[in-house]
Amino acid sequence: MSDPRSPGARTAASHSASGQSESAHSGSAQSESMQAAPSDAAPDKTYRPAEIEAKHYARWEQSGAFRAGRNSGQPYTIVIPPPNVTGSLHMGHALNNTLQDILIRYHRMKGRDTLWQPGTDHAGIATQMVVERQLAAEGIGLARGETAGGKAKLLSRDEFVARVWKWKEESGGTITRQLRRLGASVDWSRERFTMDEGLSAAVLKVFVDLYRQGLIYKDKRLVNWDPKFHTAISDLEVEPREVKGNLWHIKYPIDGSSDEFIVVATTRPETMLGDTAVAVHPDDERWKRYVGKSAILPLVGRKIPIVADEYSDPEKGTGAVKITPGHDFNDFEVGRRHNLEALNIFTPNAHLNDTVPEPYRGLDRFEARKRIVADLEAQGLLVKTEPHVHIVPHGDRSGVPIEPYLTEQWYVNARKLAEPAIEAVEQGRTVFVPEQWTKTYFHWMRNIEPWCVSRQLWWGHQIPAWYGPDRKVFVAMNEAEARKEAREHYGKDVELARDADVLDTWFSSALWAFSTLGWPEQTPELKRYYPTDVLVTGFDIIFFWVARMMMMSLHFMKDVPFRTVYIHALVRDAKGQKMSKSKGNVMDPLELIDKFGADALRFTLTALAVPGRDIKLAEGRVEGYRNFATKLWNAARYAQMNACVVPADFSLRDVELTQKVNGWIVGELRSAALAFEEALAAFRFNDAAGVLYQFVWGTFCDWYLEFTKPILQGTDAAAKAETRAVTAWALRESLKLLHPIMPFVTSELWERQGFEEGGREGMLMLAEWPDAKAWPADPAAAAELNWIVEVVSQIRTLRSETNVPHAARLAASYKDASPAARDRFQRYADIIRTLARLDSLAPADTVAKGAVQLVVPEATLVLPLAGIIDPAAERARLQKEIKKLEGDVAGIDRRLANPDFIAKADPEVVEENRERRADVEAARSRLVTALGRLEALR
RNA sequence: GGGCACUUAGCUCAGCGGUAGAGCACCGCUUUCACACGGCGGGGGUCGCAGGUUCAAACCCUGCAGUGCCCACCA
Repeated sequence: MSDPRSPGARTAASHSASGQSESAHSGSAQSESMQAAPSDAAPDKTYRPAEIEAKHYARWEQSGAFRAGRNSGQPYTIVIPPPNVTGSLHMGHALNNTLQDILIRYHRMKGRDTLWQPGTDHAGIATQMVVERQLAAEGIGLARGETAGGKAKLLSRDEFVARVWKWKEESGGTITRQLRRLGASVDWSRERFTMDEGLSAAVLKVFVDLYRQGLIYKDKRLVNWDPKFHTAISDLEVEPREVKGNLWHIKYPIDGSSDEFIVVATTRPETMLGDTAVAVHPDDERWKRYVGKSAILPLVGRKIPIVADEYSDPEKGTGAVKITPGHDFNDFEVGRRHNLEALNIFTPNAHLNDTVPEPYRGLDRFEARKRIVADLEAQGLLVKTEPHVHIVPHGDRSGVPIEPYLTEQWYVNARKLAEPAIEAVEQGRTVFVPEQWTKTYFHWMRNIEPWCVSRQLWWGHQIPAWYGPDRKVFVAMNEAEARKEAREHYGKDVELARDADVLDTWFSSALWAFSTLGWPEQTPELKRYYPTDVLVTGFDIIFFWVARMMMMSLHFMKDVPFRTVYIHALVRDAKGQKMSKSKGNVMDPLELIDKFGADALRFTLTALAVPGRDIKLAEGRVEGYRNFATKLWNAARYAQMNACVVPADFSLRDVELTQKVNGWIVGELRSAALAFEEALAAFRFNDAAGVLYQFVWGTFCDWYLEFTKPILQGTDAAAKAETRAVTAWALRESLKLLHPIMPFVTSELWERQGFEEGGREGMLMLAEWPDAKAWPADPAAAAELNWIVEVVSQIRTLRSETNVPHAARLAASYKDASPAARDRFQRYADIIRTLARLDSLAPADTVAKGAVQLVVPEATLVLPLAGIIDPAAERARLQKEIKKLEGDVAGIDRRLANPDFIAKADPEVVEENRERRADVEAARSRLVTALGRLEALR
């Protein structure tokens, strides 16, 4: 459910749960003592999101930082997929809005003038359905058509609409409150609603213009009729469902013969009352002889023709098919070809009407089915009943089988509007990401059918059409205009009756990209922010919304509504099942926010947002990313406890970093920042999150902060000062990079670290995005530190594998070291000793008895483990290691021995293999030496 | 019936032509002064199956099997 109004979106969080959590939340934020604690005291070890999130959101919003037009930068615009005004936040919203917020926050920090346009949708059927249900519980019905029956009180149209508005005012704020909880930095000052005054005006103008251009017209044909809501629905609102039914074989007596029958097979015997023909295939030998004759319709006695039509499939059923043009789309076409009458045998709620024989009148279509089958059987006309599984179209909202129903409705000529919309994507003016959706879009657009836009409902935009006494239609912006036209037409004033129907909800959302910017007025905002940059939405509404926005926008704005459409996946449960209330597997984003914090939920959804693949969400993942927030929190504590600050005059350009560890972390952060930006540019949100996770935890915390410990505890004042500055700097820049994904914790730490008071930076959300390309990369530092990481890791592995007690501090030495390695051992002695828990580290030429030799790149380490380790275990370790390297060498040798490889492979690849072979062989040979030494000591 | 995805470690998934990766789970060790929501180390995979292309395939092509989704006229 990527969008609120998607067909399967009725799985939302409950109102009460979120309501409770919000009050609990604001309460705790007020009472927390932490807020009052002096900022220089060591903060709590654990990050507690609930205590700070509300505070930050209020601050952001009050500061005006969300507003568009704050600066004169290049505009960057996203329109929110408007959620149902009375809905509440579900996981699809959480994903959808997190991704949009990341893009917006990132571009805002990059200096773009960002507009994230918020708003809500009136959600016609869905909302009317909810309110009708509420009313029904009070014994109140609506004074329209057949719904009236049996209700104590009936509301007029005006009363009902007023009631919906009242409900909208009461519960319309839920979803916007919840978007705040998530951290969405939308421009609330521009919030719109699809039924507010401006947008309603846009809807009217679009309808009138399209009508005048001949692109909206009225037509009488079969529609998908929803007998529960008594309204037409569009093809898209029809949901095929597999149903176990029967195939009934029925004998229709041949007219003029006492013992001949034509046998038809049907899944819907009740519609036979509306049959006006039987069709057989022209080549079907079984029935050919009856073509041109008539059958007597059982139970009715009507004479109906037997016609030849290729629609009839000899393979299916009996090969003879009953034709009911009034209640079947195919039969309608057959009827048209053979000039058959389309009999309407149903009332709007699918009860049999007065065109059928007396005994069946008033029966519901399912009762009628039973009754008719029974009557046929009694008359000996039922040949057999076969169980039959088939697909039956259902209303996606009502859940009842839809009825093909002959009515007059308003249609949009979608085929015409689709032409420029197809062309725009063909030309790449709008691009789908992932690209695979382009195909889906084309397929649908190229086979598009007329869009039925009228709905027999009360909640929505009433169609601006008025009828004169002779049913002549006047389409106009308002009643006065319609009267004027009518007067001109009739030459006098006449009574006009307004069309009672409203428009499909998606009609107004199709205009969203420009109507929210003020269209049809030529506002400065429309000029500045249209077309929008990106639309972020779920694949389930490509047809409902994306395609229709393309059509309407291109028609009225002569330009695409958005340059990129990023299509994200569905959020499923941990087992990959669609979340649904009936399955009870719905995860409530608000509950997860309460439990782990909005940042943790946001990071989780981002890290799982692989393009083109559904998200399987398990609570454990959220917990894991909550832990990540805590890790960051503690890294900041470390910086604070070690008095790390960025000096006012600190600049990477002017300062020569004397400590390689500092040069290294700058280079690592540089790579991470660049990789992050690259990932985001390609909408690879998962990669963007992964890069930062790996940097912060795997590089900055696991290694860099550990490297700083010996320096900060040492005596070299200059080294200490530089390291403090770089630590604070790296933390500061990391907070900027993380902010789009985790706005709350980064903002809190930003303040706690005093980056805000630094004066130059101000609020983190408005801080300048780092220009990582300008930071120095230091390949020499990278090579050195990578070597240190390798050496330390190897010592740790050896200690662990040979069960050296954790507390044991070893006096290590090194031999066979290259000049570079010797230099590094000396310069990094402190760091290696601290991280590998060594007592000392010195050069040595000899190896003491029982010492273990550890082969590292460019050197051999000697560790005095006599008496600590088991020689047999050590031998096994060496042998295992040697065997692995031998395997590696053999593999590379095989490749290098292949003349084709040398001749055809990229020379760089060949060289890489040669180098690797040399390295592996050197290591292997030193291991063999070490093993020999061990054997010699036995 | 047509189309689109997916199938890689116990689980969830990255990788999409040049030494098989992550997170979680699991197993050791570890409660030393950023963090036990932690630290250190480890085990674990013939990358669905069968062919083909290539010096080289988890990655490209073909076929098959399984799973999911979308579209399609309810005999």
